[in-house]
Amino acid sequence: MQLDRFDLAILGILQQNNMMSQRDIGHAVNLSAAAVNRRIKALNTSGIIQANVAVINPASVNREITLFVEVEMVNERKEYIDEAKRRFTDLIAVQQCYYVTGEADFVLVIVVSSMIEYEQITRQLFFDNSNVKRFRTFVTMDRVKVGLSVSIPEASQAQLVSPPINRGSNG
Amino acid sequence: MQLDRFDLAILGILQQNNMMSQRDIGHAVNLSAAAVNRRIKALNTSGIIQANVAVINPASVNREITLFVEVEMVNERKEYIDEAKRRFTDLIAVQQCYYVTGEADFVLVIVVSSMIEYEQITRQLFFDNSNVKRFRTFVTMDRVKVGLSVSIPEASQAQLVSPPINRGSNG
DNA sequence: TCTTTATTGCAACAATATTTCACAAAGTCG
DNA sequence: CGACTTTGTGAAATATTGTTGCAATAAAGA
Repeated sequence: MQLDRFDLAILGILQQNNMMSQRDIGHAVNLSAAAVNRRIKALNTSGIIQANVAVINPASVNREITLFVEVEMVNERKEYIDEAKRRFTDLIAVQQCYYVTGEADFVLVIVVSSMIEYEQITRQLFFDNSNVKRFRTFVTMDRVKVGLSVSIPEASQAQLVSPPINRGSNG
Repeated sequence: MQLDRFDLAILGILQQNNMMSQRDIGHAVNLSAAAVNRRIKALNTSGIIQANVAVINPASVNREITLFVEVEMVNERKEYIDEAKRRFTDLIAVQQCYYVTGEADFVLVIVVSSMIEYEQITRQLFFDNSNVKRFRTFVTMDRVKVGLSVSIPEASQAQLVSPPINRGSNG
């Protein structure tokens, strides 16, 4: 699916607030609400929009501790890596998991309610896994910027001056 | 604001899919749509729900490269740290920024379209900043698990068997 | 027991999303 | 060059969803 500047502008809005009415979005990007509706539907079904979610304040559900963990594996053969991916992914406290190059093999973002809970997780994920060579933990003091937004190409300077072409009216 | 098991169940649904109709949510948690509506509104206004967003597939907008960067600072006095926070946050390519303890001071998640773009960012953020002592980059090969979901206490085992109490009707 | 407060479900209502339709632009084929 | 097809549009009609008022229920305190 090819995205034009209107799609990009719509994506830019939705990734900040997907509860804005389609009419308001249309007004913001110079399109009719119907056009916005069709485009959003296409963006959803094509998988360009992967999910629509509420972002919850972790503190409000007693998940105040965010940790970063770099994990280095012993054996980097595919089956071992896949096994590790599965293990990490399955744990609900693992909010994000990335397989990376460099001095570590995995980077994890873990969200827990207490260091006791984290200690149990380290045992389960790392100490009881003979393929984990080493791990390094960073404890977050400030979640300075958190989100999943990506920069939208040209979305900032897009003018969106003219509705694409016709005016489809007979009056 | 005190959250009961219904609020938690609703949060658990919304952080996976905030486009589900309030009727369906009500059906899932054993409440009326009106009750769900009131609770969601309260969750939004109280800030427990921090945002409602669409998650965009980065590849679809040509942002295929995700990087982790650990940054170590020279001077850790508050004003310098705050200045760094501002710098990092302001850059749109910096998707996430955490101030951490441990062998680094900051952990960044950066999303870009090319390594050339990243090279420019390193210059801007690190080389041209005399307070940056060192930084280490990890290039992501696989975004194994990505999201902002937090585990909701007891949401998994909550039964939600009985609608709270009344049936508020006069027949 | 009686009162107060909070919360519910239902039903009417308002707002929003979705579909339908006639038309315009651009491309394709003869 | 002209007829035809495809794609996409705006406006209007329809369907769905969110929102609010109200009486009733339950819990807590006097």
